Amino acid sequence: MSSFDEDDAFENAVPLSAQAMAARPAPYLDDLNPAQRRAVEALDGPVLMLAGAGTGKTKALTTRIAHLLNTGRARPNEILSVTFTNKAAREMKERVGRLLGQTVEGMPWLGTFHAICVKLLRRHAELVGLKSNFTILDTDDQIRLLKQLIVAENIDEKRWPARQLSGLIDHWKNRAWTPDKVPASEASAFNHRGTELYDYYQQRLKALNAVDFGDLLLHVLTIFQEHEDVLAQYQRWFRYILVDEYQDTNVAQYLWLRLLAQGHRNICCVGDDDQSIYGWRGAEVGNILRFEKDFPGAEVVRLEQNYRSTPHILGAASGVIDANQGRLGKELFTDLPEGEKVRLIGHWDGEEEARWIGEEIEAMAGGTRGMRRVGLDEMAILVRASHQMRAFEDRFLTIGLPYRVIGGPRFYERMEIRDAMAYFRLAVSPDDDLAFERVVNTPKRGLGDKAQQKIQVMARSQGVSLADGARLLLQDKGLTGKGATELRILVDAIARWNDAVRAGEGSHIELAETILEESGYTAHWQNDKTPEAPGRLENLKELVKALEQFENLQGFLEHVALIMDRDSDDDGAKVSIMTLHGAKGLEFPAVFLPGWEDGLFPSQRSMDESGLKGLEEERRLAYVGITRAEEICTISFAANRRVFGQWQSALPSRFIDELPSRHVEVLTPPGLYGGGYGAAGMAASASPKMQQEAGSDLHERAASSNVYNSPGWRRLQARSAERPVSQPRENRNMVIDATAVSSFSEGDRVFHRKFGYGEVQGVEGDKLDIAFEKSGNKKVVAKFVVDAANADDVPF
DNA sequence: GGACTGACCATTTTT
DNA sequence: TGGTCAGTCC
Repeated sequence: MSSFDEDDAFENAVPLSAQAMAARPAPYLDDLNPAQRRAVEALDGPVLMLAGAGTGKTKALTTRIAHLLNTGRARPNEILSVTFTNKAAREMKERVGRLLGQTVEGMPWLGTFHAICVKLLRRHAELVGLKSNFTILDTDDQIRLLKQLIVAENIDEKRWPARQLSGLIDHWKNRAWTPDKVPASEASAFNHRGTELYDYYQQRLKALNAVDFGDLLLHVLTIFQEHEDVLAQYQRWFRYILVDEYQDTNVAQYLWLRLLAQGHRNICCVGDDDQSIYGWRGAEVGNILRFEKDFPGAEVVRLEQNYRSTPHILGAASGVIDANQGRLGKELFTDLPEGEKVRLIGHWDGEEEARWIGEEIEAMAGGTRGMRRVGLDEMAILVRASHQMRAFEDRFLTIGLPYRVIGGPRFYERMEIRDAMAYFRLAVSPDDDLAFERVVNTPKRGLGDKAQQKIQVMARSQGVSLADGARLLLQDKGLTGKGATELRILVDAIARWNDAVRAGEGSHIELAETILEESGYTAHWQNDKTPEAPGRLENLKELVKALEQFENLQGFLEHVALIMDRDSDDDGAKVSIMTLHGAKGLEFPAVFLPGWEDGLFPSQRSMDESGLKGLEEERRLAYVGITRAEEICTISFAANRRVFGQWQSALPSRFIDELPSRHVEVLTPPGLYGGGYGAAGMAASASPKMQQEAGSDLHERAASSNVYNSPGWRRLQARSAERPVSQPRENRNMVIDATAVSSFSEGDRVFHRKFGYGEVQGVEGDKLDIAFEKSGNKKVVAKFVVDAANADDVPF
């Protein structure tokens, strides 16, 4: 459920008048290279900006907006500019503002497809049988609803899970198929009941006055298609249209854009066909490939100068992407110094890979790798699938290497969870003003803006927290009536909870439940009759359950704060771990790309389900991965990996074959099998199944029975022969001096970078069993803890 | 209602 | 292997 402001979208009074703007100079243009400049100055008519990775796409796009405003071609509220994520929208707003040297108010139509559609749909909801205060269901709500439908229809929910139906409906909505437009070829979907259930589902949504994410677009599209007058109004209003990440648009979005652009054709689409990685959720690379046909006479501008990566990195990336068919074609170049070659290394198994990368990161962070020191937050590990993250987390936890997982669970971002957390925060620290602000009137306590302002004023004048300010305000009788009574109850409750926390008696789980009860928050959702309420309650239950793994509320809050605040998480530098998808649009000086094995990357499933198309998308993913790196890019693979508890062997990824050798340096894995690639070991462990699978596909690989005949393999061997020795990296001073290691014994108070303070419970060889104050009992290698008295000496 | 058990299954993810 | 889910038992 989200709320969007109705603002000055259609008002003419805007901060920048056309005349005033037209007179302004355009110093920002001098900042652009020739291609960027052309993309910015070609204001009228259709423009396709093909922007390779790291070529200053956002700069060109935002400068273009600034230029539109500056030349007086459009007012801020006449520019429609769409992005895919809120983050991108935020960034664009900021940058346009910076370019113009002022806050750009009134760019109401700069936002995500979804946010813009919400605005439009609220205006015209009645045209599709909704009321303008419709609620927006998230994926969870959607699945719950579908489940109800499936059960009501007496369908075996085991065989035909709601999740699958939800995926199917999303797929159809992405293609702009309303229930009546789903083609006959789809009739057999979901046990021949797919279309029927889709229809029921839409009826149900309408009855609930609700929409799902797909509907936002689809309803607006329907309105545009069926109400010419409405469409015409917007065609006139949006004088200029800009679209970011055009290669990610799906059919519905494409149709939507095409309708809006039909009149003036002032549409500028920015994208990179080589970075299209969302085909699996409906994106159509075809949209960008077809642009010139859709908009004849379109100007195509290629941004090819890369400002991010070294020539070796770019060369490696181009080598890979060259293998794809039907590209629009771009050749990236850079002025940057040559730098290091892309490094390639094979490992015995996944754990070894994680260990090596951990050491490498420590070496780079410690400046002992013979290159400049690289900060932890300048490094990232990009994986194909999130389950790969685990090996790294385990390893980094043990060695105390700070890391952050990006794009993790979204659970803690949910409104009800955040509300509940705010109550917990108040219980732990009543001075937490942000938490107080968040929940002071949730549930509704009759404390509106006025009352809250009074509290603020009181708190500020007395220099106390909001909770204390509220108490003073009540003492002064500065508030009366229902609000005062309610506020009294809240303030007293907070004090009581805080006492309970401080006394540390009783279970923190019970306390949490008490807090949710006494605050009226649980009741608030129990009384809520909207379709999402049951889900919210369930989430709250889950939240309480999550508390069990912690010893107290403080420990829990600390833990959640770490995973929640991606941005404000500045308590020191950390290595980022994320998926390749999640890394799109980001860049790091040093990037690790582990798990380059056939079957894992490219993913077997992609290839099975989507054939060559799937493989090409995987290849684009590889391209995206490599081009995230600015200076150092390290690709690795493991011969063996545990998959669902079973050991499996795999061959190096076919993408490795595609890396041009002149841009690659092969490192031999240190230790274990004494240089060389340990081919014998690899072959011995390769399961017959994997060998067959790996050899049987689209790719021209060597005969399946012989691992050594594959071109990639031969090349690897040749390469490692060229440069057989890895540099030994002894004595990495990242870790605490070895003399400290042996000195721990039972009862010692120690400190660990990740787990904090604790007491040694037992010693087994070099492993210590430690009871940590906040994280519970853990076994940790001795050299990663220090005596509590020396906690300041911990590295990083 | 909550604890336990066995079956099942297992990319990528934003809105 | 391990997380989720539904069914079962107290």
